[in-house]
Amino acid sequence: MVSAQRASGRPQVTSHGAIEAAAFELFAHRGFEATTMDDIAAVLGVSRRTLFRYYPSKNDIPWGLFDASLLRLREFLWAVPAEVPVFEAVQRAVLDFNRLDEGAIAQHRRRMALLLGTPTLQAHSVIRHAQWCRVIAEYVAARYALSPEDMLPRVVGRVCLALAMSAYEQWLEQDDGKGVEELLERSMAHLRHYLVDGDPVP
Amino acid sequence: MVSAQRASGRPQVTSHGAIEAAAFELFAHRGFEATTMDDIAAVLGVSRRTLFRYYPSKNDIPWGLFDASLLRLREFLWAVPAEVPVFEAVQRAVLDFNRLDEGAIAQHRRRMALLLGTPTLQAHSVIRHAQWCRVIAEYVAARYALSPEDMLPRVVGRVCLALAMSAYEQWLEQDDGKGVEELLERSMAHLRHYLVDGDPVP
DNA sequence: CGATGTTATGGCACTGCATGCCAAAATAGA
DNA sequence: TCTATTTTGGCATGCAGTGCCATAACATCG
Repeated sequence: MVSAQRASGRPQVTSHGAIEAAAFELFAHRGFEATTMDDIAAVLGVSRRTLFRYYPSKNDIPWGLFDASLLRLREFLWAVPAEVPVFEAVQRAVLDFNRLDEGAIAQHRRRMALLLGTPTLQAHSVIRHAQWCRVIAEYVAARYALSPEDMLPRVVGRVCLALAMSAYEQWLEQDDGKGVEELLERSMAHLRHYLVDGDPVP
Repeated sequence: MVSAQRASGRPQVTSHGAIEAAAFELFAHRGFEATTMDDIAAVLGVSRRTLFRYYPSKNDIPWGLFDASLLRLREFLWAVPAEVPVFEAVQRAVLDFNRLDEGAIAQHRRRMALLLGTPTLQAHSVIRHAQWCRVIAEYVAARYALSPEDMLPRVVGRVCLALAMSAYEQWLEQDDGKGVEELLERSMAHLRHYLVDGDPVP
């Protein structure tokens, strides 16, 4: 799909980037559900059929570069030195995964608001979340010499996801300048206090 | 929809129970995706249109009595005496929610296998899971004098869900007689050790 | 320059889920 | 029997997604 070197044959008439831009424009204007694939195709001057060759479904459009991010998460984890405790490694990786360039914040906020605020997209995100959890679980399993199908790695993956989702939720709802990273640490602190001290942290 | 006392008017030609039974039969035979609403309607001798009056979508059929279970969860939580620590209350409620009658185990296993093993249903379950989390979050919020929109209650709800899902996953994959409750406690133990001791429990 | 192979596109047909609308059927009660 | 009430069935429609195939637009080779 992404041709690094010039192949022969008919050149592509559009790109993932162009589609994403056009789609987000329409989503912001009419909402996700009310925007049809025909609408997006019309804006781009492309056939509906072609759109489905770039994105397997309408739900996949807002996710953009998620696959690449997953790869980065995996590489980050496996590059952590073995001296670092597992918990530390995972914590750092999750924070790194959600680190944002200053200029990318606004766009990322729009994207996440769409993903978290649209029922259809919430549902579809299960697949992506499962992939994300699996990356964590595989690393944890390796470090503890367990199988990725064992319970502990899966629990860790799912709990990390739970914390990350809670952090993003707060990030989208508040307007003060708290960053995702800070909120992530906050969510972890909440969980710790809940499990250990039995009393909430302020 | 569920008429307690005989109303006038045309009587209903089918029931949620009959639909569920027919649907599960077909799902088990051909799989969920390959079974169309037309198929189910044909088996019942009912029009497809009518099916959509009993269940808002095909995805909702496997969930059955979930709404009632949610009510039970809420009632259980709010009936816990205030002397019981929040953590204890939540733990007990989650365990109670997943307690099964001996005779219902086989059917529940089929149901959960379908829900957890079908991509479409996994996606759709986000809505139900969110409702479930919210019940927990509202209780935790009340006990701590917080808003259900605050971070701590939401984190607790989501983490409980993460543990419950992990327990069910294991429950479905293994064939020895471990019950869901035992697996739930196991998942919690894993999390505790991961967060506190830094080493996995055997 | 023209023939050839390669690749992406566009159009069409089709399945399936879901929804709105309305006439007709089946009941209870007057 | 007539009426009010409630459910049903059928029809039309919209939209996502998929398979199929002819065709357009390129690169390259002869």
